[in-house]
Amino acid sequence: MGRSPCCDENGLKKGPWTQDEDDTLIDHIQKHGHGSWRALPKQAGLNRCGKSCRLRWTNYLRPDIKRGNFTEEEEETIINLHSLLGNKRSSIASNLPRRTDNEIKNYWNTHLRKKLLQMGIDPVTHRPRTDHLNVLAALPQLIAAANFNSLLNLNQNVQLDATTLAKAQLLHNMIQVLSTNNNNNSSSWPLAMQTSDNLFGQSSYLENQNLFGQSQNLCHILENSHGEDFIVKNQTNDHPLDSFSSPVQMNAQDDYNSLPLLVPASPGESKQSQMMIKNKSIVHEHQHNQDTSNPSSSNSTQDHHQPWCDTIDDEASDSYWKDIIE
DNA sequence: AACTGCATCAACCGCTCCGAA
DNA sequence: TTTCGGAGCGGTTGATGCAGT
Repeated sequence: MGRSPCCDENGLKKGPWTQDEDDTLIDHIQKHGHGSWRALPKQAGLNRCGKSCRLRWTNYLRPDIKRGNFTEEEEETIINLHSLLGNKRSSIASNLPRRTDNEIKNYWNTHLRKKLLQMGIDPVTHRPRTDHLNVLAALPQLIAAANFNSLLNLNQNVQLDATTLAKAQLLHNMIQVLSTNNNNNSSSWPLAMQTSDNLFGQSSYLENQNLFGQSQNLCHILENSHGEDFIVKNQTNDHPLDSFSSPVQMNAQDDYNSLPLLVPASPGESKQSQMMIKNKSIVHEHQHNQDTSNPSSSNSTQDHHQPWCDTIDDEASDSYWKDIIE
């Protein structure tokens, strides 16, 4: 278009706003509304460009803005919406009442992005990072997939297409290879894998991803039942799969391929749980009181389906599978 | 106390979108 | 259909404060 920026005009002030300027802007908008932002500075007697006034008002001075720390619920909402919408911060903000897109943008860049990286999650794709360290960091998913494969053998009523079965078989084979290579030597695992928060965060984060799970066909969810058993459930109705004559239960400590427990991704709660890897075993010590302080956390567990399920079933994830295979 | 590095966030920049003429 | 201006959006910058040495 070639239109010059509105702030190029000479003599207009830039930089931090003074209290007087704030008062002038608030007073003017309360009396007259903002109308045309370009015309506003002249009308209000401000030596600013209209754009600067608009940003100051929408990001800071608006009376309905909520300031201060983000709650855990808001964090989860931002992450989940970001996985759906990408960097559409304004769309995300519209789902977070009284928060501005600028605030969300800053919070994402300074907190959430780092948080995801520490969890081994790519903040852009919301997938486990596929560099050489984080392929192994995705092991909980692979391990879970191996479980999935064995589950298939347990129940004849589950019908799956050939592609899904092939993916499950591939994961199963990978688990065997990885298990052999690691050969009971936990010290050879990457540091990230030995960090409880990493494993914990990733599994629970991916679980949260499933709030908006794309799959409507493969309907499994593994639920933590009293911290020790897993029950296969139907993701679409949140009840145990009707096709199962009885819920399939597995004890986490019986099988080194068992899934890590599903727990919320909040940092505070992560400290209440400890996950350790010992000689190919994933042992999760779970404090039974962890959810009593946060009712929503248990709900979130029930409402989502499994990351491995998502990974296996996601028809759009072919490039991700290629990454794994390569 | 002085310095340095890092984290945070308000504000700016440049681009795109959209509606009016 | 094209042009133009207003508004909004995402990315980036820079001032500030804090923690560590």
